[in-house]
Amino acid sequence: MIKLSFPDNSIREYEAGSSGFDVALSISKSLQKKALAVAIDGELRDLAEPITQDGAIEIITRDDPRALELIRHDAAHVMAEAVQELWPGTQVTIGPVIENGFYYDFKRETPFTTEDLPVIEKKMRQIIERNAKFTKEVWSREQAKAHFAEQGEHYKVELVDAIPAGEDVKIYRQGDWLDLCRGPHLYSTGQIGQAFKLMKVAGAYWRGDSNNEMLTRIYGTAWANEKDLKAYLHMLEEAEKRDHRKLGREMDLYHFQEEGPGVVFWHHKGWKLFQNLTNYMRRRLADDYQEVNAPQILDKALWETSGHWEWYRENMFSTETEDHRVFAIKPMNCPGHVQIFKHGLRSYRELPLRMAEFGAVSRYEPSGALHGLMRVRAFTQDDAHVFCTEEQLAEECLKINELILSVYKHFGFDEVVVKLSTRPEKRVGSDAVWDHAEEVMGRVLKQIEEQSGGKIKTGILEGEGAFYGPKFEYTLRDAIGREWQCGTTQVDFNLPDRFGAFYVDSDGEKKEPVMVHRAICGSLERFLGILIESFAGHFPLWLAPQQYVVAAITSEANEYAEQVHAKLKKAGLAGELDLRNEKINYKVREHSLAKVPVIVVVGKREAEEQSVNIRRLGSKDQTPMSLADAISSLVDEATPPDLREED
RNA sequence: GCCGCUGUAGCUCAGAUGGUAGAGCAACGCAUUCGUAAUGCGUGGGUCGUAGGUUCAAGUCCUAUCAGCGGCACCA
Repeated sequence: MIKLSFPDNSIREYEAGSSGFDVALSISKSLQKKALAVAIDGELRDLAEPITQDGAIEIITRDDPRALELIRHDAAHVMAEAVQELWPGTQVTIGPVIENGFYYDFKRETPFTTEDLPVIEKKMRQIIERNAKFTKEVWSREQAKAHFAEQGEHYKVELVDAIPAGEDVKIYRQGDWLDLCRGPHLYSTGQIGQAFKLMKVAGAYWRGDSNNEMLTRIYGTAWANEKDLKAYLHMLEEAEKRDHRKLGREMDLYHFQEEGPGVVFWHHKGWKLFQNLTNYMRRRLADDYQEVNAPQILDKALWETSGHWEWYRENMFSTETEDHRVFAIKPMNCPGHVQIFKHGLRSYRELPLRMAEFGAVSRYEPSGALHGLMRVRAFTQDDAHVFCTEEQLAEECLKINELILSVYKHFGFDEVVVKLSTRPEKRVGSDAVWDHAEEVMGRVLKQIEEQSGGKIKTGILEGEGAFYGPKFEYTLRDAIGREWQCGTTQVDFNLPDRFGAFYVDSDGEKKEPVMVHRAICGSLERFLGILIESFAGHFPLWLAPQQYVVAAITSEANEYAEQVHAKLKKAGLAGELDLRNEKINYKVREHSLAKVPVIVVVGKREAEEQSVNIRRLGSKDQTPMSLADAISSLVDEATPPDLREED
């Protein structure tokens, strides 16, 4: 007999080898019907699997969040069966669960197109209706390999080989179809339900390696019920509406064109937004940093010294002049900053020396990587390099962290992920130096997590560090749930040495400084893209490129509208005057669509009373107030967060 | 870079089976002075991404190329 404890803390005895199915039935017939799987000591298992030991058991039903994983996983299996039923000879590879759904990678001569999706979906619904049971078998490696080889499933053979020794080779059957799978699964295909949808087709490399063959991937989404599916699809639609590429056009912020793939034409309003951001950042740097500006184009020789010509060349734009000198357009600011550091003798008294630049860098990114403002070929980094001693390193990292989090907070980002990337295979510097650097960074990471009181999630990316040192990566989430790396702190024991940078220490000896590369927004272009999506274009007043429009109702109010506009401008607000011969309805509609935060409506009445009528973006309310009150409240609201007194 | 899809007026999109382009909005003109999401009438605007090719004839078919979109890989 075995003892199983239940979530309500009751303990029951069962015969050893009873299945989750039996246990569910022992409680009630209805529970057995609803049961999808069990969790033993928190680990999901098949309902049919014999339970041989004491443990804590939970019966997993549809409402359990963990059920989703099973539903999605099984939907992937059913999709694979459907595809093989429709197109025999298609090889199946892997089909994992991902956020919001699942995918399966296939090898097929002619890749799938979106027109295939409804066909596959229909077949999937048939398979689900057959309601075949999932049954597990354990095969020998030889048996599995022979079977898949005979079926022409060469990728599956490779997958069998990849299973670590000592682990069972598990096969799951559903009706006549079977797949190599770790499990667990639902009880039968019918339990998947019908709340799923195939979303898109895509190419994907076998095992995620671009040297390998390209497979064809089908993405799907699956949910516990129809309502959740609808909510998800609706969320996607909403996300699409706030896509920064769409809003950028609608709000007349910037554009791209064919001659300049990946390079931004900032329009007046977009540039104003850009400046609002850089002005803010400049204020945040004023106390601790010195701002510099290093050249855009430098001789190849300098990039050879820095190591970029060797490590980064395929990403660099370069040009040869008439007299055969090769110059490269800077992809990073660090070599330039080291030149400034090196110019003249540096004393230990100057350290830590924090050198900042809003550096425009150019990188030849792969064409397929370009994505609106998020991924471009020329962008501006809010970059800085801290030259310091090793003893100062930890404190500098913490100071940077504090600044980064404080900046993010001002933009409304409270949930930040910080990851430490450790030494990569290809690297410079001794292991002892890496040990030390990683030890320092690891300690800092812990402090970051503790200081945040759990708000900041941390993690480690093994082997993802830069070739010159470990780094922290700060990640934000965009409106569609995609994660974007913004800030970064990178420790560098390499570049000062390559350039022979040193300072004179208190004992009169030359010493090499440690260099910390850091960016807060990362790419200002990307950061603005994230802001556009995060605010859905409804910028807070202090950031908004256009803060107000004064709209006159009739030409009789034009003169007063001009006065109001002049006063608002004088108070430091940015806005426009709309005296066009149009109805107020038309003006309100147009300015609302353009996402102007404040519409100041003035007519005859307002002119007589020296008042205004304010309509805010996103609201239908009309708020009449005196002109003086309007100005003072708008000026107050337009004060950037770093200049507010309560901070 | 790789796989798939797309590319027609400033924007959104129509244009079976090849017969030399159309709508709505926007723009411009005229009228309208109208109190919070589209006033009416009129006018102009496109070498159909680019370059070749097939054809009596190509936006429509073929080839190449560029750009964009969705992924993969890469990455701030």
